[in-house]
Amino acid sequence: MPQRTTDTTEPESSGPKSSRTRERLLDAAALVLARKGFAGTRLSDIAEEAAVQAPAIYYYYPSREDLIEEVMFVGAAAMRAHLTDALAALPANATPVDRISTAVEAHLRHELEISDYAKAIIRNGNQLPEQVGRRALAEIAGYNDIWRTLVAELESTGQLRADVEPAVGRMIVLGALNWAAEWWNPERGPIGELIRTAQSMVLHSLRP
Amino acid sequence: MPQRTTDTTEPESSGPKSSRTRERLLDAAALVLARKGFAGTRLSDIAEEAAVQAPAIYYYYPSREDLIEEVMFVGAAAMRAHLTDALAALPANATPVDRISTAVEAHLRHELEISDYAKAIIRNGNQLPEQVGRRALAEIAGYNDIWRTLVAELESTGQLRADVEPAVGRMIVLGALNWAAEWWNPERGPIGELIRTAQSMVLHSLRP
DNA sequence: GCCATATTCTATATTCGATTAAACACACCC
DNA sequence: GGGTGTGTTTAATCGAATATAGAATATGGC
Repeated sequence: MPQRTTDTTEPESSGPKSSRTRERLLDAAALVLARKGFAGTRLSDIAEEAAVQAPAIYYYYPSREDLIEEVMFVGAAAMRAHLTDALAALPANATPVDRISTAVEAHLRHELEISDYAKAIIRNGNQLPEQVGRRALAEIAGYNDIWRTLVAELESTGQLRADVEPAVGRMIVLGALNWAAEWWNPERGPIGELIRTAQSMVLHSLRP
Repeated sequence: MPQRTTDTTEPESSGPKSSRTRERLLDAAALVLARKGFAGTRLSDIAEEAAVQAPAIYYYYPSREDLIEEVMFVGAAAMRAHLTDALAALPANATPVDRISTAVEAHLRHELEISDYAKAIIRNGNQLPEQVGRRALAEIAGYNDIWRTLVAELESTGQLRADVEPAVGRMIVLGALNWAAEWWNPERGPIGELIRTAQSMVLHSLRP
């Protein structure tokens, strides 16, 4: 029987020596999900990617939906944690501009480095059956809250242009960043260049 | 037998009086495609949306994939045509800034007004079987070319900031606009406000 | 009102994919 | 060198979805 069914964000890699299969399956599911979308994700594809037979999946996850649900949740939680950590690492006197800049970098790095999970979330976030998306959407809402705060800080220090309604500005910025998962690939050049350009564009789009 | 199988962009509405069924099916397919994604699009859902039984679809389209392929192509072609028309309507002496501004409005309006087709394209563009996406992707490439030109015009008149690589800047802007399909809805306020904010942010993000 | 054609429906064949059942392998323990 | 538990496989089940066949119904011309 499965060792655990709905687990949290702990580092899956270091579990019981023998079976990192569970983690391989999760990664494989993220990959397939990113490529084919929720409805197009076949257990047989996941199994092939993870080098097992399809029914083996049921040893670790009670159903296809549970597996997908976990990919979405783990991916969203990791994204949120990554941003939280990046902001926490800033000195206490960092300016709102510094914080936004850091957030842009954190978002892009995470998105483009853990890109299967990020793509899975970005592509499927809004088109999942309620039950499958619930936990993930809650994480995403938390992620949005962080950004809401960042924009509010900018505004309260007079650094948000008057013609930018905070909620709209936030979504436009997040859209620009999310979409990078659709088009960016390493052959376009080092990620650092993209990050610098994005930071510059984001800040110029928001500041007076 | 079907009157036409793979048709072009002509106004479908004004064909033979009796059967606007073909167009209803196309619209229904766009709607379902936008909501559920390529793999999640069931003929039965399309049929229900168009108020026919599923097998009736085969009277108009030879297969599920042909129908979807046409939604994608028609949608992409319409988007491109809408942008082309909007730019052509500008006076000959319109500045590069005017032209970008117009393009932002055209993109958003089309996306949010004909939103089923646009959402279908935005959500499924990169995750279609090669054969299904081919014609649509060609249209989208053409669409991108227009934007490439717009950015180049901006650059050649010294209105593009030096730290913005044109290709990256273009994709970031398009991402911001595309993503609106995911979050914007009329209850957030009139579309005009969104457009003005987006125009302002886009131009500030690009100009010196 | 009647025919011919256009359109749509009611079955039905067939295929594909999730899930379950049951068997197999293999390690470790004694 | 048999027994137990953990992973994993192959074989069987079952429902859902595309597509086909052929019957049934509209519709327009006369």
